[in-house]
Amino acid sequence: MSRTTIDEVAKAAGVSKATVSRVLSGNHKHLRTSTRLRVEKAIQALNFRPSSVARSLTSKRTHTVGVLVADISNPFYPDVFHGIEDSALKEGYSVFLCNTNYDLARGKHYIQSLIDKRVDGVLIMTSSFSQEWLVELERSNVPVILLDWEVQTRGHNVSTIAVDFQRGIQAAVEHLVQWGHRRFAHVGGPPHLQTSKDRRTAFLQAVAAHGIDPATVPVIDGNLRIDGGRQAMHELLSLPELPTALFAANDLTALGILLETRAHGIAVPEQLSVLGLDDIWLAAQSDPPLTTVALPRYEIGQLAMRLLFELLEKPRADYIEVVSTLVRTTLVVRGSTGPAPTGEAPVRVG
Amino acid sequence: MSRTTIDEVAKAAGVSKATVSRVLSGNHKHLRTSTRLRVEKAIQALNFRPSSVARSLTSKRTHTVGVLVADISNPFYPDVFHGIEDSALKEGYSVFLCNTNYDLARGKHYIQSLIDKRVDGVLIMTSSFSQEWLVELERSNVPVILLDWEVQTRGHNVSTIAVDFQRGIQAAVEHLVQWGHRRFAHVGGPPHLQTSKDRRTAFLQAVAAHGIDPATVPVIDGNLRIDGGRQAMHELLSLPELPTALFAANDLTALGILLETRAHGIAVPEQLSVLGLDDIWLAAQSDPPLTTVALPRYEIGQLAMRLLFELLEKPRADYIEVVSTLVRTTLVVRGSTGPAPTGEAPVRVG
DNA sequence: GTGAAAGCGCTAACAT
DNA sequence: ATGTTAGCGCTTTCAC
Repeated sequence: MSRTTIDEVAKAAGVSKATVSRVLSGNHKHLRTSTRLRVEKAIQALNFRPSSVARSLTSKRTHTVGVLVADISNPFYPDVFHGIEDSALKEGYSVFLCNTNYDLARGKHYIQSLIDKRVDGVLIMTSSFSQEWLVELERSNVPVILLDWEVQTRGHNVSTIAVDFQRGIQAAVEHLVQWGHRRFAHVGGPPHLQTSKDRRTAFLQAVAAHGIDPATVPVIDGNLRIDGGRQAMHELLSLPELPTALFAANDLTALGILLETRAHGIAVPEQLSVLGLDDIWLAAQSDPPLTTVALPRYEIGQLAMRLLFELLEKPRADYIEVVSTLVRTTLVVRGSTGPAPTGEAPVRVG
Repeated sequence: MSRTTIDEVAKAAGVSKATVSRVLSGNHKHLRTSTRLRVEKAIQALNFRPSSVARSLTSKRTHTVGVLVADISNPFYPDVFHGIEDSALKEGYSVFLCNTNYDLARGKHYIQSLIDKRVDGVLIMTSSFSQEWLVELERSNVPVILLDWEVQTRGHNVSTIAVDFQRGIQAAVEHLVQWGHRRFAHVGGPPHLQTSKDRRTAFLQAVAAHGIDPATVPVIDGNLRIDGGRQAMHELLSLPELPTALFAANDLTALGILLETRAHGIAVPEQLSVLGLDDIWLAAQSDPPLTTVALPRYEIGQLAMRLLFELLEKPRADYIEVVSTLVRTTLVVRGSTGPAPTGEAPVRVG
């Protein structure tokens, strides 16, 4: 039982398949209404749906894109994906989701597979990737949008979305300084990730702008997960002097910190202000709710897809078109930040 | 600059495209090694990759499946997706991810699109769906695996994966009873969802098995989200008598309950035992860590994909093959459950 | 062992 | 306003 084809419809409607094709593609200009209706009725009757596969073979468009993410379980990505998907849906596109699981070889494999499938474009949103991927895509002439927080990008002519961490982090530091904080610390992500460096640098610069020597600011490495935050807070406790405000590289880290402060009887924000970054949904649900630098994830996804469409619209030239955008971050004030404790460093209980 | 085709390879290797096709599909049986090598070299040299689109047109297989989920932001789905993806990858399949956002029309649209794209199969994992979807898929002869916790299934001949909530929930209740609990309550999901009913029924039956009249067990409706849990706990507090153990329909609800107990100074598990269901990663990270009935999400995904492949292997007949499986749930004991408080009902503070 | 030719289900000139 | 004819890039008989 094979699917009904355009030929059968043509036969049923007593026209040629060219005519059927015309009504399919809405080429109503030169079509007698009566025949159009007749064809449409036949289509209905036979429950005919044109094969995208056959269409793609001639049109050279699959209306399909591939999205590579590091790990969809990471709360960052689902929101990005929603943005991508909603933009894609509007243009009638479908999206292949590919988890690299932080595995470059797996990513390479997916890239190949996507190229073979003749996707119209690829979105790379993995936190790290290999140049090889870009090379493959480039020589297959597949447009790419890259979520740019890796240093490798430079030197390659790919379209990118970059995140302006500075803006939001500056606002956050200002907020803390206004509360009287002068002793800060930072819990970063894995130090080899560019995004970790970006966030740390933005923070230290912002702090420096308020006359605080960045060299005096303790920086502890986390892993962008809750347990990393706990661990970091633990280490922080052995410092001779506790800071009054803590900036974590992401919300999960901040949440871990929160958990650990509670275990040690440190009151947030009375004794310690804690600041996250991301604004995942969980941030609003913690106790206390987390003050954080919001990263517009949905918008990032949406934008990435839009940029891709921009690329797709332009007549595919032999040279690579490049488009780029910067995405803003903003401060969301909740309950985990407050006035700096007066007098002594926070008391340690427990 | 169009992609290189099988013809060019044939020309370069000085053979016919039939021969190239043979080496592509590993038809080495009747091929002289020397020619095979020659062709392979040409393939390398031209960086030739056969078009999946063209292949699909003849082979009638796209090596592609569609997965419909309600909302990939729901922590339940990413794990399922990983399972699906890993199984799919092993067989060289790619997967379209489609969020219905709990919108039946959107789901319908995706189904149509997937059919048009000639996917080899569809996995439906939305918490609710419409019969229409199944009808469309059936008449297009597209195999479906359904994550079955909706009543609509019955009467339709679809392959399903069902979840055996009973087993895990029974174990959980037993665990609580052994700790002396006799006064239970349940915070369910939206009452119209079959899965909500299943969980509630399983719980009440398990409780009844220990000689407790289910009619005396308070049941409050939640929404499977944290805020629903908070709200439910709030309502619970106005009851004349507080239970000593609470079973929530899922972990997020339980986490919300935990948050609210803290706000009201109720100690968990000393005054109240709280039990969740799902075992999302967050469950291990809460304070206290959540005791929960684990739902093997990764395995569900893996299994779903495997079942689909089973269907795909069978010669596509005119009648619909049906395969089905039951997935087990298990109890994971952590810190949110403990001995029932002795004497009076828990004291309310704050 | 390898080639020629037909066909998969469409679209897009080019005719009429 | 509609039909005819080539492809699109492969796979697959069927010959030789």
